[in-house]
Amino acid sequence: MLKLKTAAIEKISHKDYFNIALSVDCVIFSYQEKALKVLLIESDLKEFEGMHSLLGDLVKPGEDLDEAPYRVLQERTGLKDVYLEQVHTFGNVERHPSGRVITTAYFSLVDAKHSKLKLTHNDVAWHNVAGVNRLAFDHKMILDTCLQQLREKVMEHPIVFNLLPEKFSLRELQDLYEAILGIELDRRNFRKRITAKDWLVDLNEMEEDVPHRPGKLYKLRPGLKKTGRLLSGVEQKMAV
Amino acid sequence: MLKLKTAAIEKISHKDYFNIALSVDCVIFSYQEKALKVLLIESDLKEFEGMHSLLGDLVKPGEDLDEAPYRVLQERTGLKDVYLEQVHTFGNVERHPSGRVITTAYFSLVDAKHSKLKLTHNDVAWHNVAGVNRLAFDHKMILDTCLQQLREKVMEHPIVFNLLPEKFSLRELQDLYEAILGIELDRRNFRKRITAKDWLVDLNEMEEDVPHRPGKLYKLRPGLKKTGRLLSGVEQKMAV
DNA sequence: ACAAAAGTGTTCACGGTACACCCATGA
DNA sequence: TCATGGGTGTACCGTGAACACTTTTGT
Repeated sequence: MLKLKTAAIEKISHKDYFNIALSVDCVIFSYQEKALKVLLIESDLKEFEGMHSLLGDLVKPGEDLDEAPYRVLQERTGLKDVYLEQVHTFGNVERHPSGRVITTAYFSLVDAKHSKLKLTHNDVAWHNVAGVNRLAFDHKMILDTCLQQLREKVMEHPIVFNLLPEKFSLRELQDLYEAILGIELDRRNFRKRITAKDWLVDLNEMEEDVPHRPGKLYKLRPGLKKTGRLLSGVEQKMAV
Repeated sequence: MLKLKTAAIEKISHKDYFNIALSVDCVIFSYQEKALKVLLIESDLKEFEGMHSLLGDLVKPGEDLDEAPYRVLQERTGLKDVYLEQVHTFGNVERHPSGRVITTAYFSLVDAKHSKLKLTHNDVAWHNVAGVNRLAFDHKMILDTCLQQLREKVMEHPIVFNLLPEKFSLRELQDLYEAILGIELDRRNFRKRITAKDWLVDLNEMEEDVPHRPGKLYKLRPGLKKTGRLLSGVEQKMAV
């Protein structure tokens, strides 16, 4: 027969066993000036002076892992109810010069222009994703991983609407897809694919103040917006 | 101008800030008796007496996160160079009764019959995945998440061959796919799809000792076997 | 001869791609 | 009237799904 430990006993034996810090890093995407942007902060570590890094923080003792990126988002941008998705956990021993820090990466999609986004520090700024070459820590790899995941997901799941205002034209939507995927799309085929998905509602309104023929405006069909608390694990994959 | 901290200073200020334990849990799949199996151990926690759990361990201070599941596999099964894939990190505050433990889940594919697998404890055993109802901790959710990821990946990437002996017939391969996906497949369509992928090499050998017409034997085309160290992040997604 | 599984081709529906013209608006 | 982008349809191709009969071997 096995000797069973109680959780309390195990807790004692584990205490001080090791001390690994756990953080979350957020790849916060937005869409501005026809380009995909990512929110970066100037690194405050001497080792990475002059470089930028993702927004992140240590996970607090009483905080669910999946809550931490919401807190980071709220603290840094003032935004609640953003779209967030866990991507990967990076845990090489030498990834952080301060010591052993393992980080779980999330990406987030926000509408930087039309939500009441408030950047809390002036060393936080938007950067073109395509122009980011080097980041502090392993953050370039994290960015690449998140971008890749975004690209894989974007045609099958209605998530990019988190990057747009409530009303948008098909042209704006197509420009956004092209910015994310980094390729050009055929307009007719794009419209067929999108309308076939039944994601959109025709608002019977037109663009205004455009220097050409105005396009029709659409919004995301109610009930498709995925925001608020993260689903974990299999639920996340099951959803739509 | 910003005041820059050195990493050494940051290390001090973070020390004792919190104490979260980090573990890995392995969903070790195998294929036996025409069924997908998972390796489970009897829980040694009183809270989960009589229940099973996944094989896992705490990540060691000097150990890369992605190394930990290899160590667990080796310690528990004697196997090296197994196929491993990081899936998701689970970090709800209350998921572990011993305290704050965040766990990164991996799945692994092993050939239980034909490799020199040595189970190190007799309370470790194979279970039919389809028959697993309840596990200790949140391990059922972890199992479900990993199974889902396996199912999504299996048609696009040549990974299931890690579950088979080197030589196999198309019928065995199809049975394996059916066990993983939980559905029946049309034989002609299956063969067309598989052969179209150029994953297989015809060995010009036949099955032996079968009580019916023997089928041809195949092996995985050299160079496609993905094993050994994990690629991280974007590299993992880029590969094939 | 029979049982059991191996092996093989065609048809159809669907989704993706390539491609060109007319229309509405503002300047 | 011109420039700019809005809006639309058709033909082709490749992939996946449905579907049945003949062949080979062991008993």
